[in-house]
Amino acid sequence: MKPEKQERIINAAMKEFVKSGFEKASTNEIVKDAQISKGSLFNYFSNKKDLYLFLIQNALNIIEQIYVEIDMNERDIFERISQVGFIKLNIQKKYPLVFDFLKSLIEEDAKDVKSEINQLLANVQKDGFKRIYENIDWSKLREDIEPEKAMNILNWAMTGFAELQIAKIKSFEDIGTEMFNEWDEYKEILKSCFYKNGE
Amino acid sequence: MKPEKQERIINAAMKEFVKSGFEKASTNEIVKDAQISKGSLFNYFSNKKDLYLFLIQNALNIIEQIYVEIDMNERDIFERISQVGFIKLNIQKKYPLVFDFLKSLIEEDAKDVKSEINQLLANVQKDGFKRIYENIDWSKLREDIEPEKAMNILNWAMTGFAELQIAKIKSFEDIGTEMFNEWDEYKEILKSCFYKNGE
DNA sequence: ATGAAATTGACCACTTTGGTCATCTTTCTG
DNA sequence: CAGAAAGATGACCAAAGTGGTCAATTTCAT
Repeated sequence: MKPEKQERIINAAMKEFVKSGFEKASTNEIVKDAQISKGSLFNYFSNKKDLYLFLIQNALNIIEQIYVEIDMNERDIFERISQVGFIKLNIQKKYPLVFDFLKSLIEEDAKDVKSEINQLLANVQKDGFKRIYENIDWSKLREDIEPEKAMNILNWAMTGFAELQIAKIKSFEDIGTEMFNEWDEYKEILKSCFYKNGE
Repeated sequence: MKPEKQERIINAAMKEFVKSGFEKASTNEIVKDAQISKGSLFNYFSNKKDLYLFLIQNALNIIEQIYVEIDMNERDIFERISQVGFIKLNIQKKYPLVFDFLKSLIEEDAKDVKSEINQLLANVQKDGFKRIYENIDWSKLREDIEPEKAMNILNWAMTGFAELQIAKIKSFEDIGTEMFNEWDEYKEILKSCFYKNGE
């Protein structure tokens, strides 16, 4: 199968599953959106559940990729965060809905797939945070701030910023440099907040 | 109609509309969840669209309530934020899904209701932020930080914190005081970051 | 030109849909 | 207490949509 076609199917299917959940997701909608025929879809996947489980596995693989791409030698937390943001952005370009799809799994409770989801998600690290922030040099941090709280605030800021950007553009073609510049400004503010004076 | 029953219907309907969107939302599910009969529902509302539009109006009224409850004389931004958080929490106790419901309207694109949504949302203030932060005393802020950026960071932190709490408890009965204490700690950190030294 | 592989969409039995309405229950009035 | 008015019910309906099949067609390497 052409990878471009596979991508179309994956994105169309994720879109529908995110929108409607497993049970209400319509295979008719998926094939329409992916521009393939019903028969084709059921050639590749023996049934809806099969497709769903494939998507989960696929999404997990994609996420795993984040961790291998992180440069664990970069010990500065702000640089690390920027790195992760950049990696995520690239993923979103190809699969705009992976993160939403994974999030939707948690709330999914269709009995047909509930147990399989739990099984697949059981292996995934509980706190992705912890892995992303491995080997960070916390000594630069002001001593009156708990690292965990700082981490949370930074995460919330990054997530909030990213959401704002996504809402703003809605098309990933023109990410441009302004976005990175703006993030840099936030970075500077937060650095001046959390780092000891002068670092 | 008993207000308690109305509340049940509103919450059941919002739940279903949030979960499934306008078109796929099932009136059967709504009546089941609200514990009323199909006939009753269609006595109160002439059809699904009617119910949906009522819910929107209702949600907008609820949100509007936030603004009248804010004490605009409180000029300290951290106190203001805590106030808003508290008001929102109380709203969520009664209508756990209003905010999700309103958020879902933006993405809704069923042709049956699209134009009405836009019409109803047109009147709502573009940036709720701006209104919530009216009359804030920005002079306490460190001068090297743009107030707008500070506002954003604070908002992201508050939202992130709130989400974390909601995920943690999933039941509003036991909000307890620990939550407020924990938020206070974040508040102190952020204060020490954004306010001039010693304020 | 040929055979194999890939693709199609009409078709199926079945479920669910939004909405109705004759009937039953509760409440109110005198 | 009778009787009327108002409220609540759920079986019922035509229509639409469901996941999945498969005989027929198209595509393509040889």
